[in-house]
Amino acid sequence: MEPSAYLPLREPTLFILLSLSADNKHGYAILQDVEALSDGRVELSTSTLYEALARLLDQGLIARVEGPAAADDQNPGRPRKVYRLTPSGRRVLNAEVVRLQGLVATAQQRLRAAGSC
Amino acid sequence: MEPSAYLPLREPTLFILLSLSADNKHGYAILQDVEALSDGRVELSTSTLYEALARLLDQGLIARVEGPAAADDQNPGRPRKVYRLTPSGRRVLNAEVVRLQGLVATAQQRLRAAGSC
DNA sequence: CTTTATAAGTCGCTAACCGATATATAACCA
DNA sequence: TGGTTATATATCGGTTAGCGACTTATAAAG
Repeated sequence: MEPSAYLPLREPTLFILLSLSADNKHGYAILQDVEALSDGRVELSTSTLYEALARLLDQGLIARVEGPAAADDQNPGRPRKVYRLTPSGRRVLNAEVVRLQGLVATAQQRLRAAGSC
Repeated sequence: MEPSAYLPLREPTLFILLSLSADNKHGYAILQDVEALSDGRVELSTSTLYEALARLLDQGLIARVEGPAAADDQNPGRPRKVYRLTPSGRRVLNAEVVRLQGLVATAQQRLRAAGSC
């Protein structure tokens, strides 16, 4: 599995993986976490979210966590589906962060060069 | 003009603006510069390049530099079209780099949090 | 018993990218 | 002379990911 084949990630996808990197979550929780994580800047539409989850599952970057979400499944709404980041998913996420770091470094060099003459 | 309305930029678009931030260039020169700038990682297809240039022109983020490219227009190929970054384009580029910096910072925090427990 | 919050899913559209292909021009060289 | 290569711009068809709008389902609150 070559992480670079999955890059670059678009912003919503990056935030979804990043959200799952801390704890396993169900879709709606990801939605809220991403909004908080991005300081309110990124508000995923539910279509973006659920389509991305299906795609990431298909790619093996995330996986379903089976089982009836503890015993306390007395929450409103449809039954939750909990996801986790797979090792592949974590590698892709790390690779993307490394890519972004390089990008920022390159950009800053260029912008400095442009400003200094 | 609200720079954030143009964000996030996709990777090819970011590199095109970044390439023009240093010097004015024609399309083909951008193509080669982006490849060098990205250490060979990003090879724009000509369709991506010229469609992006048309779009960026339309958005006012770049502009044509008129005039027959100095007197020495004895280069092969069709006549060159030289572009420059507009002030708006530079603001958008700067905003994008700031966005990316924030993204990297957020991601590193999250990844540290995930690793430490 | 209607509204609100939670939760998942679907549809049609669009923007941006990409591979393939076309066209034009000058230089090189056999 | 005429074929190849490098330079240079342009267009077409297809794909992907995101997004707005909408739908369905469930429990609690009022």
